[in-house]
Amino acid sequence: MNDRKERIVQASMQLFVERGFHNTSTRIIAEQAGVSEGLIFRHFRSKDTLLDFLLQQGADEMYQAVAEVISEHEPKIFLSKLVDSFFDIPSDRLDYWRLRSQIQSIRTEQEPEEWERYLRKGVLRMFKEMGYSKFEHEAELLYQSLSGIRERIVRGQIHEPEALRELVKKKYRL
Amino acid sequence: MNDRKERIVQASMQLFVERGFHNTSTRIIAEQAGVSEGLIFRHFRSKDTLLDFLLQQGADEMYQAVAEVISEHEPKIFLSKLVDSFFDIPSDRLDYWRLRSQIQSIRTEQEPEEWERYLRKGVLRMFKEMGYSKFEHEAELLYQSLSGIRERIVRGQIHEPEALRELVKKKYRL
DNA sequence: AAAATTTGTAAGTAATTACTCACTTTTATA
DNA sequence: TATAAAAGTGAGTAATTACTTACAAATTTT
Repeated sequence: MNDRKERIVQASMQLFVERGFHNTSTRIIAEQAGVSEGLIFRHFRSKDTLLDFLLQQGADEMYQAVAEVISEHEPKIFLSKLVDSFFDIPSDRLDYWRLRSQIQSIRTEQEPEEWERYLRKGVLRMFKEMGYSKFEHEAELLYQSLSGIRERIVRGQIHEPEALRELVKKKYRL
Repeated sequence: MNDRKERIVQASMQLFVERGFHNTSTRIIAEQAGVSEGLIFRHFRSKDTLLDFLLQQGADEMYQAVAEVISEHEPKIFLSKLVDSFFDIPSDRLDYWRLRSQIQSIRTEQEPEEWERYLRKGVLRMFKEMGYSKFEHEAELLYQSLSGIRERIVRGQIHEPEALRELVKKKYRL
């Protein structure tokens, strides 16, 4: 990606997360990125388009990460990798989760992305293979708990994530 | 509370939740409430003050609700009530949680409110009383999982909350 | 019922907003 | 190297922003 376009992307991501999307003006983005305000609109048709780009970029990375987990077919190992994937958040993906959380708290309507449906299907299959009676609900509970916990981790609301991770793994004998 | 002030409070709550705080102008709040824009600033010094009022109002209600749970001293019953309190969200408190979630996804620094510290202490005590070895982590895991799940419930991201509630209770033999 | 206080309005304000446009500079292509 | 395309700028724009102010109506207090 173009050098200046990349700077716009990085600056806007940081500012959207820190101050909120609607509280971040294109003027301040340009300032932070060290480019002219007009350039933002050369690269992205609108501020909304820029937001969509950031979200899409993160979703693409998640698709990759999910593929990694999904490739595992042994249920216990799959679930262990799954749990880890919720607790080990690459630092360069932190902002994506923060942005996503922020956007979802307003645009509540939107349906799950492809990587998410993909991952959930995998979890479901593993619980079924492991012979859980209510495997659908078990899968749902684990997935939703982990998702919720991840949101709280990226917000810095959980002080000892490691202890939680170990406990979760222990509960499922992973 | 004054009739017109109450209308401002209701209108702003609805709009902040639907469109986001920073994307809601005082003009549109006044319109929705059917009052003049100036009146908002007679009752609340600023838009931020209005937001704080909404959050404080919800926190006050939560303090009441938590007192109800805390009053129970039998661990199993306490925890059962606790779980229920996360799943049974009074419809008039839904918007509070939505607003809180939205604000927390931006202002990540803020420390937990009194009712929250209060409730967490209670959960901790119960796990200790029940003789869990790692009671601190057990308490943390349950509390954080439930908090995360509640956030997802109010956003409409969980389709069968009842099934999850039952499963959680079953896992802790409640 | 007079005075004082509170509640309400309408029309402002200066600042900020997302975005455009005419133009120059840089890069890629023929 | 000439030409076309892409990247970049800075000064606009009209619309919107949170908030103020001068004044009127309603309510409370004396």
